[in-house]
Amino acid sequence: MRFHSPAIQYFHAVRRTGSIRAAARLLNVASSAVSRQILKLEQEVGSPLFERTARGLTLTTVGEMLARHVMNVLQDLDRFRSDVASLSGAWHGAISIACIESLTESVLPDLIAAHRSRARRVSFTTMVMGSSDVLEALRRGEADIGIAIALRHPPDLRQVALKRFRLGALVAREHPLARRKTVTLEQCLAFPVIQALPELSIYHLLQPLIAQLSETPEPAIQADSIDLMRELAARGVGVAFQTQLGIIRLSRVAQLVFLPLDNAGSPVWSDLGIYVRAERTLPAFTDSFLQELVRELGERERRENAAYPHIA
Amino acid sequence: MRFHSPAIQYFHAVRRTGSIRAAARLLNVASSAVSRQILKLEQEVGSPLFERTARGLTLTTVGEMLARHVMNVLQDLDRFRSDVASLSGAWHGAISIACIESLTESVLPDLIAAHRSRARRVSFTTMVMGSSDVLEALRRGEADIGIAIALRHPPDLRQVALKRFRLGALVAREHPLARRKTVTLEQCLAFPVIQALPELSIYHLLQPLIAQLSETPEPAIQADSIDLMRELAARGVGVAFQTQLGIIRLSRVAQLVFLPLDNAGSPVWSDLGIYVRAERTLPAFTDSFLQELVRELGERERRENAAYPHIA
DNA sequence: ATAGCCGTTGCCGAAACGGCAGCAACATGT
DNA sequence: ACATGTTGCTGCCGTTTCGGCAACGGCTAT
Repeated sequence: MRFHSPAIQYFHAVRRTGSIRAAARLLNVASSAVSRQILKLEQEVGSPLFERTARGLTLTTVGEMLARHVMNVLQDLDRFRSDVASLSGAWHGAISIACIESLTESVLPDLIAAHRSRARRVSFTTMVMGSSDVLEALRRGEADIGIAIALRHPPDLRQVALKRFRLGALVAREHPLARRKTVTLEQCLAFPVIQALPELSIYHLLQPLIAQLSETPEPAIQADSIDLMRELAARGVGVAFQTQLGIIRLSRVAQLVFLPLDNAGSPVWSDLGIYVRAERTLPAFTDSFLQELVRELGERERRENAAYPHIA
Repeated sequence: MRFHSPAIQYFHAVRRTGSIRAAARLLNVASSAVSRQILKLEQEVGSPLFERTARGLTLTTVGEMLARHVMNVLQDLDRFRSDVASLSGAWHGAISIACIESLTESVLPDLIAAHRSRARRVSFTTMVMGSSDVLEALRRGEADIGIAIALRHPPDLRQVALKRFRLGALVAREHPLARRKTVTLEQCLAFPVIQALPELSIYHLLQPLIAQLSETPEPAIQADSIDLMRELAARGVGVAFQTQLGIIRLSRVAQLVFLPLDNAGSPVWSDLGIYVRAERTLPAFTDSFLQELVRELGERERRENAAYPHIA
């Protein structure tokens, strides 16, 4: 099925690789063919699409506009293909998910496993990264579905759902704070804390609260891995701060206790957003999984927030 | 700018004209060229796209899927073109509007005139039709913006806004009812009425109410034109029923009085929806007009509903 | 300076495209 | 029943476009 002129596909490959020769290798054609198609495109648009630097090509403003159009075309072509395929009973495809680390512990593996058991012909690709990178991966078309801390999202992304989870402290069973129901930030800072580095969005959630305090804490440990922080907390090294997501299940297995943060009588929320490219219609099998994701995350939001009493 | 393979454009022309030779005439090419491209497409998709009848071609299920994709591609290409053009300062384009007759009296001419005075390079095409035809014109890509009585809209259309206006009776100044503030349906039926034919959506709004009455009225006149009904009412022929839209201005000029309908103590609403193809990003100049349309209609909703007291 | 990678450009064979004329199938009008 | 017009389809052939090969100039890093 090669409906569209080679120029479209070549342009897309060049944009992704940032190089004509690399794109040619990717496409299994001669680099001259790619070069000519790009030149022809630029002539038809009437404006250069790339800036030729010494090392590779960079999109111009017009080039980015065309990139948007080309991505819309190719993604919609994918959808059309899957629509036709599903008509003859073949329900298969590939779903690519970009998400932050908090999801990898329980939400995503549970969901993917459940979905795979029903639809075995749907394959998954998951990419773990920071929140802003998640949005960027979506814009570049490298992921179909993105899950990230809800930042102010650009207009070319659509926020499918917004779920809020408690931010809390994670301590070992033997920790002096472990018997409390909730904790304030001040109470935590009396003990050694495992602080998140700015690469993690938890840092940006807690920083404004910490800034309000009179004294700045001396962090015992700074880390950039949710998983590592969790393991450190389990070993009693200090107090870690995390989203409540999936902690309940973990608390039973590991020696961990989750304590919702109490910020002047109200909880501290960590908003999780589910994102999708706005200018795109998802294939049926992708949309199906997306619905399950939204449902599951909503279910966890309800359940996990009910598990702890309101602070106020 | 002919990025896309001729097959796409030829297919689009054939779909619109329903004939290969007609499409060929439209495209200024030989019919054999068109026929071959369609055959090639069908071979690549692996399934026939059209059903060949004695007189022309009709889309198959797969054909309709491809038609959707092709429309997405071509409409997005338009958007890209206008984006590039606006980059070099040229803010121009064409907007096609499908709407029901109620809008032609004041809303649409006012808005178009105002918009043209600001952006002279934007041209308009308006098509007046029934509500369900408005939605159909949007789906077929024959209109950019649709305004219709808010029916249950198909998922491939997006309801940008929903505004409600009073349904009421329209009578001449000398009519016995003219001095009332509101009227019930029964009160109207004591006089000759100008009834809407099923082609008009007013029919479908009033029919369930009329059906509840004990006696069925004998219509003096049945018509399928809003304008004609209005003119008849002005001449004292009978009572017409219309949406309140734009009547206020008209009442001053013509010899007309608008009386909101009172249905067991509550108003009778006529919901007006503004629609757009869901799988489409509008060009900037189209979106700009759309925003003005939504704003203006919201303004009228507020103003005209405030002009008459609540019945309840 | 040398080597390596970059994008571009002639040259040429191959593939795709479009126009012309003619075909059979069907609908319409006399 | 017959003639006529229209439909989509198909060989044939000239034109256009595309892609592969090799070479060129520009640039960077060693």
